[in-house]
Amino acid sequence: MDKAKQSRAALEKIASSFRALSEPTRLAILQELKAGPKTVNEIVDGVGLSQANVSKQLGILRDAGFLDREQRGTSAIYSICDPLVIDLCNLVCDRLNKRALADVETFSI
Amino acid sequence: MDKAKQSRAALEKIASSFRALSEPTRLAILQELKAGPKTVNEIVDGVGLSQANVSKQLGILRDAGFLDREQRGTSAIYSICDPLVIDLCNLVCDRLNKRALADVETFSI
DNA sequence: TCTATGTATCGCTATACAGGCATATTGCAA
DNA sequence: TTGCAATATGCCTGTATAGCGATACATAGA
Repeated sequence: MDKAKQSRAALEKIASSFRALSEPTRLAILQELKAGPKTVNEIVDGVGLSQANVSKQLGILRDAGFLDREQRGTSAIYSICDPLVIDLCNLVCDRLNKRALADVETFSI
Repeated sequence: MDKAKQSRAALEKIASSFRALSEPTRLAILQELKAGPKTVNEIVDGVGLSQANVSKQLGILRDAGFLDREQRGTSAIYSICDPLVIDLCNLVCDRLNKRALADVETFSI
C-alpha cells in the first residue's frame, strides 16, 4: 500500500493543496484569520490589497478546503475551518528558521 | 512575537517552499526518492518524463532545500535531505483521506 | 586524443494565474 | 419599489513556468 504509485489525478489533488499555500498574498490572509473570523473588508484592511483580489484569493483558499464562509447580512465572514493549515505553515516556518534562510527575521504565521 | 506580521519577503520564502510541492510531477519524483537515493536516469524511468524535464524539476526541489545531490562518476545521485517534506505530504494526504475528496483511492506519498 | 554515456542548459510554445479595473450580484433599509 | 453597502465575477495584461527538442557540458573508458 505504501509502494503503490499514486495516480496522476491523486498527485494533482495533493499538489493543489500545496498550491493554495504557494502565494504570499494567501499566506497573509491566513495570518489575518489566525486571530479569528473576519469579514472580507476587515481582511482587505489587514492585507492592503484590492477587494476584488482578496475575494478571489479567499475563494481559492475555500476551494482548497482551508476556509469556511458564513453569510451574515451583507457581509461574508471567513474563518479557518481546518487547523492543519496552520500546522503546515508552522512546520515550514520552523524549517526555514532552522536553516536560517531568513536574515534576522523569524518566520511564523 | 506571534502577532507581528511577516514581511512580504518572509511570506514569499514560506510560499516558495509550498510552491516546490505544488506540481504533481515533483511529488512523483519525491515518491520515487522516498525509497532511497536514485540517479537521474532511474527517476526518469520511474516517472516517465523527459530527462530534461526531470533534471529541471530536481533542480527546483533542490533549490527548495528538499533534495541533496551527489556526483558519482558521470551520474548524479539525488536523495531526500529533509524528511520534513514527507511529513508535509503525509499531513496533506491524511487530510484528503479524511475529507474523502478521493474517489476510492487512498492518498499517500 | 576520440567516443559514448549521463546530466544540465538553452530556446521555444502553451498554459496558468496574480492583480488591476469595471461591473454584476446580493441583502438590508427606507 | 429605489438606493446603498458588501461581496463576487468578468475581462484584461503581464509574468511565471511546465514541458518539449536540441544542444552543451562533463566524465569515464579505449
